[in-house]
Amino acid sequence: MTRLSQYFLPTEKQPPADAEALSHKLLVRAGMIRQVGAGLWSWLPAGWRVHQKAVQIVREELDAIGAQEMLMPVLNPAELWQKSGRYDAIGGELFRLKDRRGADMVLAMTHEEVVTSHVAQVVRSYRDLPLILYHFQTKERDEPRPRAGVLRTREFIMKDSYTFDRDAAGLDVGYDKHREAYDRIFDRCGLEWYRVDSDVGMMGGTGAHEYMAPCPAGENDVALAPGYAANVEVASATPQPVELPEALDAPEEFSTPGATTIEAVATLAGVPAGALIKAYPIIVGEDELRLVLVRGDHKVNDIKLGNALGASFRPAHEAEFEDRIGPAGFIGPVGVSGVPILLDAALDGHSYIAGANKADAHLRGVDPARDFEFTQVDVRSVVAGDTVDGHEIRIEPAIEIGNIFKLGTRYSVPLGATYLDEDGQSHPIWMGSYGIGPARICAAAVEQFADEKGISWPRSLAPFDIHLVGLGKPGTDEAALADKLYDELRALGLDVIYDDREGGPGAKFADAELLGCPLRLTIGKRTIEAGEIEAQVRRGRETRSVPLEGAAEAAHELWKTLP
RNA sequence: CGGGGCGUGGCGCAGCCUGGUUAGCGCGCGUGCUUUGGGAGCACGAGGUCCCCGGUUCGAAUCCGGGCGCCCCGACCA
Repeated sequence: MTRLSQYFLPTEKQPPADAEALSHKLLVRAGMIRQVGAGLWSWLPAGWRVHQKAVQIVREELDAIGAQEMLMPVLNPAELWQKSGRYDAIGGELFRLKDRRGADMVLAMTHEEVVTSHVAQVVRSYRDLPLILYHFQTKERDEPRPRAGVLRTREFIMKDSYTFDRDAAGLDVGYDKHREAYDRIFDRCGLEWYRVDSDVGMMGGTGAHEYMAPCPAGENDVALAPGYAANVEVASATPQPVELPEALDAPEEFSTPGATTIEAVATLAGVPAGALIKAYPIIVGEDELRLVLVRGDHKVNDIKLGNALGASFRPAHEAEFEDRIGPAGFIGPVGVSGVPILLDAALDGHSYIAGANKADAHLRGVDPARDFEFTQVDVRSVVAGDTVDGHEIRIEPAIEIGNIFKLGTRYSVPLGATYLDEDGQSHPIWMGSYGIGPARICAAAVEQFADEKGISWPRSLAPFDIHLVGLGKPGTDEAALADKLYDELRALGLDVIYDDREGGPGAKFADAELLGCPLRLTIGKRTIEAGEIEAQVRRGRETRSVPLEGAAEAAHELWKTLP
């Protein structure tokens, strides 16, 4: 049933008052999604068609690398999650509940536990490997802050796949297969996308990439340069040079009353912020004090720092460092003993200004190589204008639409997924996990291609191939022609939404452009008079005409050429 | 979890500060007539627990207290 007179497509002229993101506004206005609660959305018929198109593309490309589709439940016994350790490791994001008998249950936010438990039971031998399993299943996550319509929700469908291999080399093969499949998937979806290096996070894997679709509503920042793409969480780049004062034979104290900020000291000393050393005291683990140093114009990147430390940390309170280092606002590395120092690699000069570890004083002429002991690290956040291989990077917001992750034996060991090798030796299975959010693909497509009139779907995702607008009243020649064309287009295998409603042309054109199907055909009086049909290509809104004779075939051919 | 904002027919809003006829406006919806290639016109009409509970008051959408819901910024994001 794809006659608009009967189709459940509640379009709106005005976006919901509380919508901010473009995809949120347009998907609601176009009648594709409706909100049920915070982070909870229904997909209406047209929206669900788009979602299903994305799902099918993902399915085809995973099947093509030999992955096997299955289905695992959302409701899980807590025991599985206790075994993997995540029941305690994850905070409020995991929905926990009890069944009628009082047994602890969880709503799965992903399916490593379940799939690994199956593999643990079934796989005995190296002959059973490698193996790729996947499903499309609802994920439940009690997000602290759902936002932007369908971009970040508490319940959503995810494609998650899992590779099982005998060793790290095997994992690399399964990982590369996914990388290639993902590249094809996002190309087929018609999106602009990047594959970026990403943080392995608390899951502690051995490698990860994210697939990012750049757009203003994105929650992540991506650093991009020719041949380089990385999440800013992990990006590294060559810093912009900074002009340093002349080197001195030894650090020299000078008075800086009340100057506790980088800006104040830089102004006072008449040097750029980059000529200062910013000192950031942290507590690693329980109570181990360390001092992290970055250039004055740089910021410490907590994720990079966490990775460099290989441990969790927190900023130190003043009471924890003032005795061992100095008063807040005036701390620096010179003369500090018993506190390990981490020096960011961007501090490669020989004459910086640093705190003197006493109130109202700083030192100039500080040379890290000469004046204190340190371990060199890369823990700063890159900024636009830094370079990679001589190319300036830019930083763009992007939506994460997929990720691929080398898990290693993080789940196979606690859940007992092992195999016997040729010599009868038991080994843990090496795993990878790979996610894609079809809803985010839909939202990203809206964000990237919408114009002032509405959505412009890529052909591969559009809810319908052709939007047929009938302007004639029932009983007219135009109406009969539109009916006939509708049948002919469908006979060619095209998905057609047919606007057979009563009503003016303006409203119909507006709805067609809002809904965003790639090709619009209009049948009215003019059509018969002119002997040709108006065809509007949604992307760019360029109008063409198709001869009435053989119109369905001609429209089909035109459609095939569209983005 | 911190900060800010909002809650009034399906959608978007006004009214609230300064309590008082029947709670208004635009869009949408129904019926009829006219209109039909860019969100039509006229007429008539339907549709509301003013988020909930309690309080103040002769009288509460409006004032007070509590609660709930939703949005935005930040923190968080296996």
